[in-house]
Amino acid sequence: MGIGTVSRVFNDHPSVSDETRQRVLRVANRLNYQPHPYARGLARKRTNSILTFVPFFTTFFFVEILHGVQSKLSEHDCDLLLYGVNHPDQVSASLKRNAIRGRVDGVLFFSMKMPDEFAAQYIEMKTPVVLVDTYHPSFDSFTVENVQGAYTAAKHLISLGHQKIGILNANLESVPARERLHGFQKAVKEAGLSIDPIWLKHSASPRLDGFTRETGYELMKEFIAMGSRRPTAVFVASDIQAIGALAALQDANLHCPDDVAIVGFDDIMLASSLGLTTMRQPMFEMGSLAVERLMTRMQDLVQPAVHMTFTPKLVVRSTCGFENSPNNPVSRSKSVGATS
Amino acid sequence: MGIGTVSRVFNDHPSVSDETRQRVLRVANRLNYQPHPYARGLARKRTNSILTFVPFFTTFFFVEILHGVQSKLSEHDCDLLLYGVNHPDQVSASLKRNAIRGRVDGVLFFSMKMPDEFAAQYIEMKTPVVLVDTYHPSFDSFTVENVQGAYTAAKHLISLGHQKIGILNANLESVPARERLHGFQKAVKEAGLSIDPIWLKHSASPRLDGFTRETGYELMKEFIAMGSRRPTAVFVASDIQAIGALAALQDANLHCPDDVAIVGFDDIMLASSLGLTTMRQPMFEMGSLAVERLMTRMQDLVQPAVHMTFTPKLVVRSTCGFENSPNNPVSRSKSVGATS
DNA sequence: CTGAAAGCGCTAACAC
DNA sequence: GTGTTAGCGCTTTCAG
Repeated sequence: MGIGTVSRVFNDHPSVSDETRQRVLRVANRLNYQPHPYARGLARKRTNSILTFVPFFTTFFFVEILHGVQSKLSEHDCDLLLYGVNHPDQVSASLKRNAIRGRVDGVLFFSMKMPDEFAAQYIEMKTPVVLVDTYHPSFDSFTVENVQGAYTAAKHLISLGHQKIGILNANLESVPARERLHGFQKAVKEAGLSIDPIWLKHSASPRLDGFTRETGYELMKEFIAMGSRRPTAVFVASDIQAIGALAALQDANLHCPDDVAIVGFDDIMLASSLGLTTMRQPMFEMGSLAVERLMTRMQDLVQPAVHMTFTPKLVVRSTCGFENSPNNPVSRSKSVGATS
Repeated sequence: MGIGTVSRVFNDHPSVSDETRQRVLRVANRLNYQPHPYARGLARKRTNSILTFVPFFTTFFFVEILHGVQSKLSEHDCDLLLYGVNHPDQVSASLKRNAIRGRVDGVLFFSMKMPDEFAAQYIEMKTPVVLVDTYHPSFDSFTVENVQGAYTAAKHLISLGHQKIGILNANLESVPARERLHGFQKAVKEAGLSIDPIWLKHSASPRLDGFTRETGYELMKEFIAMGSRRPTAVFVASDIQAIGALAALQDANLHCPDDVAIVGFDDIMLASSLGLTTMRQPMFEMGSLAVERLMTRMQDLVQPAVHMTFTPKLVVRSTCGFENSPNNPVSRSKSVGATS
């Protein structure tokens, strides 16, 4: 029995007699044989694995995404090579180390700016790339409408009757932070509300671009210290910061919906536990969709890039006060999680 | 110039003249050449990558672990193949699909029971395996002393003067759940406290072995419904459940430290945000250590397996009441997180 | 120090 | 249907 035949069996090649096939399979099983993926990859120039670059500096975000990726990937026979980037600055270094020619059939790239240099390289290598939460003209991408989301969030606050509205933002170096600021300002302007400049707060922290509980806590303390000039509602640029903000309020003996209303952004898992009203980003779905897109992209690389945009959805819970009655956050959560 | 020489350059082989080396490097750079990992792997029978099996059904746990793994791994030139298992029952299936001969140099296996069948297979393939949060006599392992942890937690409650102490547990099918129950009972018994059987609550939910916010919420509601027979303190088997429990208390207009004291288990990130007193499991560290161990294990496979055990550490925050003053959870968190 | 050649384990094209 | 053979892109002897 030739090696070629064995190979055919393991590749479901039609021209193998049923008898031979069974025999091969039986022996293979007894010997615990499995084709060597590397040899296979070398020979057929396809590796059945994809590389995923995820930002390890956005804990909650990447968890959901990874979940989505993994979930969809398990439907295809494909392995996942994970590269966690700990800091935005490391992107290039990571890319350099991992943009490994021939190692993977495709790459998923999340939440970080894809340097042109590498974009060019991937194109040249003909490796399909799908972007999530970031944009590059050359590749398929799934992004979130930050401006629109922030606009909706602010609008919600306004519709509840708030007149003195602030924003608690992350570091303005970050693109999403800037976009969210714009959306916020647009809504406020449209409503004809005057806005005290001191209500525009953002973090200066370089750490995680300011998307941390700590910045939320500290900036909210600053709001609190304003006394009567304090806004009655604040749009917080991320849930994780909102959690910090909530803690600050509590420490100051202020009550959330009543003294200061809060709307967050992201809808991380805890948001529902805490009853946080927020803008939902479909992270799990984006991860899952990205995989799907990558798979089809692997079939044809020629079609022009398609860019898909998601609009965050307002999830009303109990941190915005006024006409909202407090909810049971636990039962609420059921309608939200798509990850289970 | 021969292909062999190029190879030598890329492998830092000493016997290449400096001049040739420079020339190769220069050209390689211009051509954007990188050795093909698969071809390389095939030739040298080493792949420079490890497989990680993580339970995707323990969100917070695996995040920390992955973080630790990734962090340590980046110090070594090694790629990470990730396999997320969505349910304990899938372990065998996953293993079958991914216990891929020759694909990886080692495997990290987390929080799930390693079936003997696969253990044998790995041993035969001489693939080093390191276990975390689970045990098998044949492999190195890092585990957590659940019994001791629960014991400490209960002891803490007792030391605060509580006499009526309950346990809010996960599904007893789960090993950690059972161990934590034992530790709890041991402490209570030692203290000579009588324990009303109705204070021993556990989830029957198969989902995530009952380690969910929902079970915490529901079971705490049952405690609350006990009226005067209600315990004054309860040990909750996991932080995620504790979060649900906290919500239940809040919904019932009960105050946490005062009406019911709570101590959790895990010390997930949010624990500090919520001021939850809990038992810290060094998840990040275990991930990191596991990688280190695997690396040395790859050097010599003959040494007998070493089993390392961690004792969870009590982290006192504000959910246990009595002599504890409320803390600022945010600033508190700084002393706890090891993940940044 | 460098080139040539064997082989890593498989796939695919080609004969039979 | 099945055996044979030429690579896949690299590492690693072995000569020189």
